[in-house]
Amino acid sequence: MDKHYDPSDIEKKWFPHWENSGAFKGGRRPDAQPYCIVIPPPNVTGSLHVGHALNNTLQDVLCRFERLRGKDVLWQPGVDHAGIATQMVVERQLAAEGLDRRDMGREAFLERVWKWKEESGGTIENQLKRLGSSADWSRSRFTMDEGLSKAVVKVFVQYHREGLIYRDKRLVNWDPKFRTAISDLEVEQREVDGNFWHLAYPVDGSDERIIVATTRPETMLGDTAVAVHPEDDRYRHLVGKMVRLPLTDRLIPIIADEHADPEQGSGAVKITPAHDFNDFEVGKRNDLEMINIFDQHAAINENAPEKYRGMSREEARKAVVADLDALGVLVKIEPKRIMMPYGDRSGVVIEPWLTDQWYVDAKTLAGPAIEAVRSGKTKFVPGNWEKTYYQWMENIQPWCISRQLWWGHQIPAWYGPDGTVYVAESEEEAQAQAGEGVALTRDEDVLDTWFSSALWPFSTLGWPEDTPDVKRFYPTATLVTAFDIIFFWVARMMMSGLHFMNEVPFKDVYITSLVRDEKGDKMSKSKGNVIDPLDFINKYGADALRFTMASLETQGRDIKLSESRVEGYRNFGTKLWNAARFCEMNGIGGSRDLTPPPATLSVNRWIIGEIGKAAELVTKSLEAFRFDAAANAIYHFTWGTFCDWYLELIKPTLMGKDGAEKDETRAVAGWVLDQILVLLHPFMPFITEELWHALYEGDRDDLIEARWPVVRADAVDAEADAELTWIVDLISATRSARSEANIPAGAKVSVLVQETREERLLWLARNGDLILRLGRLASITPTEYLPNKGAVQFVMDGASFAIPLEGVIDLGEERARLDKAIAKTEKEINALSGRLSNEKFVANAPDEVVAEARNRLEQERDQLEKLKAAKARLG
RNA sequence: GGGCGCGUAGCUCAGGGGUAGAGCACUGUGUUCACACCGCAGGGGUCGCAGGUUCAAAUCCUGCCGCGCCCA
Repeated sequence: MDKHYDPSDIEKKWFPHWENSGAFKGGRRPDAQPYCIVIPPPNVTGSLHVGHALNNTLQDVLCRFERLRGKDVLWQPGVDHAGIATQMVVERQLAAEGLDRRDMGREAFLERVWKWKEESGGTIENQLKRLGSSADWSRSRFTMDEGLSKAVVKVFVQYHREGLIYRDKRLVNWDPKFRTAISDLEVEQREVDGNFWHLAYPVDGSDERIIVATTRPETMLGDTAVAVHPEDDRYRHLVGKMVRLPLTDRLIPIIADEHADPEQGSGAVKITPAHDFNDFEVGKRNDLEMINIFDQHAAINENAPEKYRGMSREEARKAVVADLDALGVLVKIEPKRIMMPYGDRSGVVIEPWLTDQWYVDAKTLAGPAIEAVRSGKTKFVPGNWEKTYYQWMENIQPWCISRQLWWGHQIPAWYGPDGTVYVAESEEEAQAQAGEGVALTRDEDVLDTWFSSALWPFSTLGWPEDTPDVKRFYPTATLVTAFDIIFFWVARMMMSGLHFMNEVPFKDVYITSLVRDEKGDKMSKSKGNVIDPLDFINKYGADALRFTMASLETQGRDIKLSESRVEGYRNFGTKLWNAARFCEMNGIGGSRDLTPPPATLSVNRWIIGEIGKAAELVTKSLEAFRFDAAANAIYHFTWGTFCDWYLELIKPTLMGKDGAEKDETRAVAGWVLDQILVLLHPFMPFITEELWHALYEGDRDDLIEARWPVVRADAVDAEADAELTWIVDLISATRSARSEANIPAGAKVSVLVQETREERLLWLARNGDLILRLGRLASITPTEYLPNKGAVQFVMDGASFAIPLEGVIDLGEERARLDKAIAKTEKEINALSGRLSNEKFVANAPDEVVAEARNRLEQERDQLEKLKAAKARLG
């Protein structure tokens, strides 16, 4: 083995090896229990960010864990076609060449997009591979694949047949930049500085004016009513009268509608049904005219007075406000923080716009999806996300699925000359429906990308074909995703999965934390605090990044990622590397057995129990999605137990003469190291695979396909455990005493111990060499009487110890040291005896708690006595 | 306004009725041969505040204060 641990060499070596060996392939263990995770498909335009790194680390940990446990694991990868984002990218490229998609035509444009996809679409997959993701890359799917497209068409047609997809004219969120409708979820509400413009509209045939306040004065050109609250006495006499709408020649009615809030502004409100969601409802209730004053660019159209036509929203606002002011209609401008809708991709203000679009009847589909979570068929982890899910599902709105784009699944609907719509899986079928000779035109629009993503857990497995994979891997086991797409994606997969497969798409939904920067700020390009996970991989290795992600992943708290953590876990890799190198130098190699080798030495029996405890902790933690606890358990065992104690404890044996004890120790050490490698493999796959082979003589199967440890906490040998605990405590106490007494590290000192208990004396005799070595001692000798002065003294486990250092020690310091220990012990005694003298405690507390307290009190009293005696000896 | 969550060591966070923990940082020290990306030893906390339940509260309950997120 190399003296230095270099992650990059190892990573380059093992990933292709695994991939070529077929280790990632699903379906290779036909007799085993299937375990399937579908990847949350990243955008084809995407590149790896820390959210992906976290999410995919966790998925890979689970997949590798279950693979090691013998399951037939399929991690299904792929990417989605990201309709708007991709079209943007390609249009930008075209613009740089002076081209416009509308000039080149749909077909040529789509060719261009596919070409872009072939060249640049693989970026994110390659980055996920750098992370070590053990997905079955040979099956990677794309939402625009032929098969997945077929699934989309089938779903659309069937939903339509069942009345769950319909075409409707209503207000949509219109993105004037991309000139497409978007769904509610793609709209961000942002609070911005705005105004309330107070306008005094003249009441027709009267001198009265009625004041309305609006945040969007330009929309007054489309007003078709003024509403007041039916109970509002101030306006009761005006209801039914008409207002002469300034700047236009129109007369609009004053109506009574509960939408008008008497507390808000003047209590009267202008109604623009074609440009506001609330007003739209008012308009429907009151049968108002709907005047659309904007075109698809959100510029004023021909329904407004000629003067304003062609103006943008912003220009129109200025002109309208100026004109109203000139007319004396504008009575007040009141600055106000207001909520404005923005497109999440375009960043422009969204316009509520009246158009024909396709909708999914989400309300109907939500019923079974809610029930599936209520009944526990699908569980959210952590469970509190279920509330979020219910809340949204119970208030779900129709889902607008049509987009005025070219890149995506074109809607399988054809229109006859009279506007009749024919929905069918192919043009031939549509023609058959329409009858021969009827000229058909296909709907130009495409579907929301999420419409195809909603089918991901079964479309990627081959549906609508009746494939063996669908049978075997659906429903999938676990979905790992972030909370921000519970609505976008999880809910919609639940709906379509239940509808088409009659079964939930996944049993557990693990909601990951959100990764923030080390100050706790959300990462964003504009803030410039984005951490590129590839930088960390390059600097510290993928294993270190993965381990960091896992160990920071706690349930219900955001992750603050800092470089020092990644560095620390790289150091952990180095530590393991060096420990393995030490093993190699001492003839310790990989084991051929799953079960522990026979062990007679206490230290070996002890470490077998310790790894058993660690294995149980890691296993249970992973089963409960406690990634932090699992990572910490293996970290602590490896560093704190195996390296710090076990390897030190076996050094004398390894350095000693050959024989049965040495053979046994080598076998146990090799076996334990193997267990570490397996337990750590899900978190640090590269270094563990490297060491797995480096330590083994001859060829062995890859670690990725090894078996998860079978030892558990019941491997603990109580006697060995007691003995080693004693040894460890004794060495620690010795080190403390000499450090506190400033005994130079290089000085070998002698220790006297006042000990009569047979078992301890036996332990001492048996482990003397170890204790001398690790405590830097010249000797340790049982004695009846401890020296009267000039010794550093300590008490441990009911025995008194002394390090005679005549003339060297500082008596004052030594007394202070013992006083400190005495004070600490007395404090314990007070607390314990206080509790035990409380009758209610003795009566009510569980027996073992009381017994424990009594036991401890006795020990503390014994300790106190010995400490006092030690102090007395100092004189 | 509705919902969710978080305040524990300097920092980042576990724990979740019965002895307050980890990593990093910090202080001291460095002994022979795995490792200074290291070893050994050590300091550091009225567990946000106030009530309540209990023999016992950091932990459960209520209220308050502070911070964050989601939805309207």
